[in-house]
Amino acid sequence: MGAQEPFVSPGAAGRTPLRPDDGRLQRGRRSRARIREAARALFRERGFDATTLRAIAQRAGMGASSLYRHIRTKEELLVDELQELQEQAWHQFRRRRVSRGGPETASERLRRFLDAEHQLLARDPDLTTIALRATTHPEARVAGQVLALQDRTVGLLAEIMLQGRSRGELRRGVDVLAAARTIAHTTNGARIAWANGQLDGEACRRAIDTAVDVLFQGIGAPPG
Amino acid sequence: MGAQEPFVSPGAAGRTPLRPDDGRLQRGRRSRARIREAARALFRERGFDATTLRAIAQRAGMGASSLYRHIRTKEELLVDELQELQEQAWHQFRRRRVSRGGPETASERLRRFLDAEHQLLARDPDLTTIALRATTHPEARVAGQVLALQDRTVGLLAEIMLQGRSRGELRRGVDVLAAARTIAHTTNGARIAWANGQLDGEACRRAIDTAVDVLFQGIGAPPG
DNA sequence: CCATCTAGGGGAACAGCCTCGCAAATCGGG
DNA sequence: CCCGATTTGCGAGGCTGTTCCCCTAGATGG
Repeated sequence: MGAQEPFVSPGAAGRTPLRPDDGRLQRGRRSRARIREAARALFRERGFDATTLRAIAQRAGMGASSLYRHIRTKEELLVDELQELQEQAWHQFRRRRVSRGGPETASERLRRFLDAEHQLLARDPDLTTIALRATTHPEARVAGQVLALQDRTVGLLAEIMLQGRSRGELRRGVDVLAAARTIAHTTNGARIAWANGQLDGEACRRAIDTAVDVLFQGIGAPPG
Repeated sequence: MGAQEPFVSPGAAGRTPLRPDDGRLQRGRRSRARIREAARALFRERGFDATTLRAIAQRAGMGASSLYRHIRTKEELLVDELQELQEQAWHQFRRRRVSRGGPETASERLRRFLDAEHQLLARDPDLTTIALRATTHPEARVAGQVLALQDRTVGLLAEIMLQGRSRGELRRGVDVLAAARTIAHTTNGARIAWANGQLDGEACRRAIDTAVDVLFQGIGAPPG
């Protein structure tokens, strides 16, 4: 994991920079910041699809083609934001550890994380929408980035469940990874329905909740 | 349901045709057939994204802009194909009713349907990929078409489970709709992973299988 | 202070999907 | 067999994300 170019200057989108970015290349860094800022604002104002690269470039004070010194793809701009939000969700989740009373059950922790995630992602449908769209362009570079993000979410969910399993809250021998994936996929699905206006924000949250419920209880009749 | 313009001539992409297509407009029908055929062949040869509208038009023997008398969107062409395949899967599933021995359990029927679906969809990643991509364009008309298709799948899954529930194979009071949605979303997710090369076809099938297993058994420890 | 090197900016242009307005083909009815 | 209406086809063109290649500013090393 984590082998995703830590700080090796995103500039010159294609070639490997000969020198590492040791802090002397300030102009580029400022440009990158302006681009991100402009993109973020415009996405929020008009939405992703209605925002043209030329508009972003203009607000960032440069020509459209110059953007490509700093980004690889339009989608990358939004995925970066998504990534930040995800980290925020994780951070927020880990910080609020034992808020009150006794230790949480795995199911409670799961819910708490999913709620945090929902709250952040429900700000803008584009965040889900465009990310998923990226995964439908398998040859594109962003696809990998988004999938890595999802994998990380799956990992966290699995971790939560593993803890629960070792405490005997979960059925023995349960395939936690499969369960984690199921949860992740279901949240994606619910959010797509939400983005398409089939669900409002609250209904989406509830759908996710219900899905976790169903998954915990199982749908099969008890063996007895 | 079913209010999706049954046969009202898809022509003139914008306006409602004054007369229904009563079988007298043969030229258009032939053109439509040629377009579909050309598109299908080219998608199979080069893949969806590598197939240009101009190429389709050329093979269909017309100019690119003329396509738009018959289709609304490039994606629509592929979604049409997907729709046919889905109907095929449903048909095939219903036909092979009681193949052998005693009555199938709900879980067996579920698996049988999912296998049939997988076999058809595993022919071409584009079928899943592009359909899902369409749902990330909420303002586009195809999005609705794809979502309707998914809803129908969910309906079928729910129906299967309802039967099982009334026979006591399922836990009482289970939310079959939520369970059906979970299954549908999970299959989508697995196929995306497959399309991105994270899973091969067989692993994808197994992932779906496992997910159904986990959902049936539940991950929570039995109350006892 | 100079030669050099490169990150970063810019304009032009490309291919993609799709829209527009107009001309031709085709239709049903008289 | 001809007329008015409707469908179908076409070329031009718009807007998009993205690439290409050239040019400059400013840092680097001597």
